[in-house]
Amino acid sequence: MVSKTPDIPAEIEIPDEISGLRMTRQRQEVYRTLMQQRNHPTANDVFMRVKDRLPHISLATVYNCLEALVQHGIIRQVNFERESSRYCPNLSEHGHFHDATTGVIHDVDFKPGVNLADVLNLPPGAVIDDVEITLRGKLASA
Amino acid sequence: MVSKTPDIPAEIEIPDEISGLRMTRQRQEVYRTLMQQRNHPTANDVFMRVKDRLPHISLATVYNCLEALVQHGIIRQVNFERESSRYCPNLSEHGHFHDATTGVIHDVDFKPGVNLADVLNLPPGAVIDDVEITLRGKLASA
DNA sequence: ATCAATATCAAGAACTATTCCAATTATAAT
DNA sequence: ATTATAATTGGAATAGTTCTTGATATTGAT
Repeated sequence: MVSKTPDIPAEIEIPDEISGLRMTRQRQEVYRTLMQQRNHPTANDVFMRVKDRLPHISLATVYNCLEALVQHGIIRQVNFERESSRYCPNLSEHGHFHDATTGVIHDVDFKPGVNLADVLNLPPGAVIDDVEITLRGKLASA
Repeated sequence: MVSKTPDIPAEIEIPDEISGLRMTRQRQEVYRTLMQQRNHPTANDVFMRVKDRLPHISLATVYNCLEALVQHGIIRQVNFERESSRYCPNLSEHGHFHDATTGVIHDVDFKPGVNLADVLNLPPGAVIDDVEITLRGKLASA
């Protein structure tokens, strides 16, 4: 069985379990939202969207679900300055470009074969577990 | 005149004005603290340190001073995840390496001649105003 | 030097994003 | 079916930061 709710058409099929995390109805819907609306929503954005399908869900549950998904490496949490955290299902190592004029956040991939140590003077012996690259700027409309 | 308080020995001399910002006594002490203790303190860290010299200063004023200094490009505000903001007087374009074991934050400089566009697939027409690079990991004690 | 205009400071209240808590409900294991 | 475990809920609590207001200091013009 893939979905527990065949009555509601599920545009994206989500299995009962992902990397050891039980996919409850709430987690499914949170995850589905992220997969469908890939514009880096905040927890509150997700909350409002998920309510269409689960009117009784609470914001605390959305936070719980997002945390569980992040913890299990299913989604990523992205922070800009001290703004609300945003969430994205793009698991590939990537950075973010924040367009100051539109507010839109674009995923930015690394060029193939790039090594951080080639670019940065890392402290000797540094073992990098996680990289976070955020760019802020404008998109020349030319 | 460089300092208004010759009675208090000032290890670091701070001018009356920096890039158009009037350097009041409070701003001087906040700035001096950052120059002396370069371990990326939080607003509260700065508050506690500055109190030695200005016992009547308030946390709100420290926030105001930090904001004014950031706004005028005299110091930088650095954010890790959703933790308290940290502040540093290192104005050169640099990233941060967060040592997970000690909690120490190291400045990380770019290797000379590195261009972001060589490393990242930027959206076409992107003009970058600000870059933020945060690394998390461990320092191999070898 | 005096005065008005402006900027800064202080203290606490207010705000926002997030987390915690206790009670309920759902799921899984026996 | 019963019990144990985990998830959900709603509201209260928290932390960091910002806002507000009145007081204080500084500047520039006279």
